[in-house]
Amino acid sequence: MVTLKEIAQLCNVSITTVSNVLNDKPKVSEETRKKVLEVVKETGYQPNFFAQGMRKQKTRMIGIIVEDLDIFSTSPIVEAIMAYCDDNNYRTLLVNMRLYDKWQDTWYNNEKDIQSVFQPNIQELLSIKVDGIMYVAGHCRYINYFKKDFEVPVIIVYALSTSAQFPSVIFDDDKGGYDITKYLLAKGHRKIGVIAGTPDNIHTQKRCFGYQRALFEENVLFNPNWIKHGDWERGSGYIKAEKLVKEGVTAIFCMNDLMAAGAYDYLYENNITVGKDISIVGYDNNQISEYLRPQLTTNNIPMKEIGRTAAEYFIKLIENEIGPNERQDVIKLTCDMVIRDSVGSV
Amino acid sequence: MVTLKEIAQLCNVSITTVSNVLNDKPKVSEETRKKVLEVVKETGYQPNFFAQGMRKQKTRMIGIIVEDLDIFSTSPIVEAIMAYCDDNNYRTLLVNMRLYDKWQDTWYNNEKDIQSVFQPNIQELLSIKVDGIMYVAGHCRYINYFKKDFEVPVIIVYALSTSAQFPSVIFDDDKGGYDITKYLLAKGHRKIGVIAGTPDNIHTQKRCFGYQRALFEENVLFNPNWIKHGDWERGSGYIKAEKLVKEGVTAIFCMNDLMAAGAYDYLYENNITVGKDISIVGYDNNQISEYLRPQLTTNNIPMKEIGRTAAEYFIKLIENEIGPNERQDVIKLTCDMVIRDSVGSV
DNA sequence: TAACATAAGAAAATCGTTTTACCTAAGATA
DNA sequence: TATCTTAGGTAAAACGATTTTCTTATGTTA
Repeated sequence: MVTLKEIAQLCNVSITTVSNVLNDKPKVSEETRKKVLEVVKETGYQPNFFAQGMRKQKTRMIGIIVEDLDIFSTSPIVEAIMAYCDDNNYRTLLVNMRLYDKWQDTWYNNEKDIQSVFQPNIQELLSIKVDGIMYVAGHCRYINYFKKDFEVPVIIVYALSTSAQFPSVIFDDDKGGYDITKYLLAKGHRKIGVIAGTPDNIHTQKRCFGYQRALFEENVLFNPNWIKHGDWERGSGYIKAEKLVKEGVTAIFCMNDLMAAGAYDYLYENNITVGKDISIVGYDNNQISEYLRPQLTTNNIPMKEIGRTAAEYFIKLIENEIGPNERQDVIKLTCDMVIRDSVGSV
Repeated sequence: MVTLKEIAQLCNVSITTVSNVLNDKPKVSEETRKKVLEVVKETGYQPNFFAQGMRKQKTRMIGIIVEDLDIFSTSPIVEAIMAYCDDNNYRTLLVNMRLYDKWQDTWYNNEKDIQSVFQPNIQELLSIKVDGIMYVAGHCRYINYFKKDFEVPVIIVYALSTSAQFPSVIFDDDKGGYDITKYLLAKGHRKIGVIAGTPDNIHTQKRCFGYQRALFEENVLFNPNWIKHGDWERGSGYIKAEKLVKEGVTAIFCMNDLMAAGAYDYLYENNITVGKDISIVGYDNNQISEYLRPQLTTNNIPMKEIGRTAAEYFIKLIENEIGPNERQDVIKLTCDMVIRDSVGSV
């Protein structure tokens, strides 16, 4: 690996001069500049990453912390962030906390355990002196553990920073629930059941709110018995679908595609045809939604866009290109419906 | 951030001594060692990453190069690699070459373009002085571009290094094709069609070989008309299934689950019941295989295990813990079948 | 002409580690 | 007693860049 020193020798100039050329400093004659650049190109010089990092404050590295890469939403977001950073000449350092404990098939719950996972991971990033940290939240539950005072900028992606301490990029759950319900109402449905997520979950709550808002707007009475809470997994979709069918609903709004698949399972077993006898809508636009039969009408969460938007805003933040009046604490993206074949008219 | 110097001052010893303590060097009295460690703990000292990197040859960083994270097989492998590295106190630096060009919806084909993507990405990793490079190949096509002389160890994951220049971790395609065919034969099928992958693909070829080997073993005549080549996508499964049905086969071995889903599409449209009128087997154990109806019998590629095995072997390699007779150029993992509901007996 | 300003560049300090070479006192050996 | 070891430690060099300070020749102004 060729160093500044060697280039300086080849050009008969000092190390300082070479450095000045490479950093576009003024005190160099045109002639010298040309010669140095030529030698630099010839030798294929690459600045030593560590030496540079030691001197400069900026490393052009962005740390990405994720709770678990196996969460459905995490990978596409991370990919989009990485792609944008790459295009803008930033390196990324991905730290996977793996909060999902495979051996116990459960998420970390114990407060102390969680802290013990958070601390070292964050410390590590800071010791590498990243220029900023992007926290991709999957589970809202953990976000509150992320509240240290950092000497670098921080952004929360996919979930709202409850303390409003950090800027966030999220999507509009309320509109999602509203759109789906309006759509079903427009198709003539009046008895619309919901297979919701876990009750304390913020997504669940906001989507429920959108659901009720739509009903209210159309003067359709809200029946609390038609909301059943699942656990986001396929199995709970099966169980809750059975209950809702017995309630006599004509359409079911499932708060993710996995539970919608569970609902399909129940309906198939009982010879109830989706899209004809009953209508189903999902949420997420998970890959599987295209493989269910009939293909599932759902609400697309624009993961890639969320990642890209977050990265774009964040890099501006790091580079101080955001004026005080452009500053946004929450950037909210909208989800649009993907109409497929699982909804019929009544 | 606290430095060695400050700790030295607090302890009334030299910087050297502190460094010696931290690096388990011998020339320190037990008393001094104790005092230093105490202060280190108190202050929460973390060695400066850059200063350390500059001095040591090893950075405890492993570079992972992937062709495209969007390839189905790539993410789980990368995750497993990262997890293992993490557990062994190595950091990973993921470089996504993004060879899949979204705007043109096509892969890079032009030789020059590919080179222009490979070069800078690899150069970057080397400038950070990673301790080694793991190349996670998705597309066998690109592997040949990866043949530079590196000053660090290299391993190829998921595909065979054709030049045999680097060690590889792969899985047994031949056995996969063989097992599936044997299974179908055991179920009484004699007319077994194949929806293969692209003809020049190494996976296609090896699986075909396994298929023929099984037929031969059971004295079943091989009919070349029953092998149709698809392009690994859903649509081609649809098209080829039609042809095979017209050939009168009773079972179809699809070389990935996506094409199997395409076959399902055709069969469903034509009221042919999968698992009864015709049997289908896939390959990959893609998530979607559990959501097709009936659930797809397929062959599981152990992505996580591939990643883990590769990382384990590679770290040993880096740390020179592999004796000359333990050295393996190819580590081949086996795939096992996942029996679900898409195969019936004749 | 003397004092000063400026352009172009060089020397040296610096970042925080690790490593090499050197030092000193105490005990061992010839 | 003179020399050699050794344990325990220190000072200084090195890694490769950036940054600050210093130098010199030339041109400008009073």
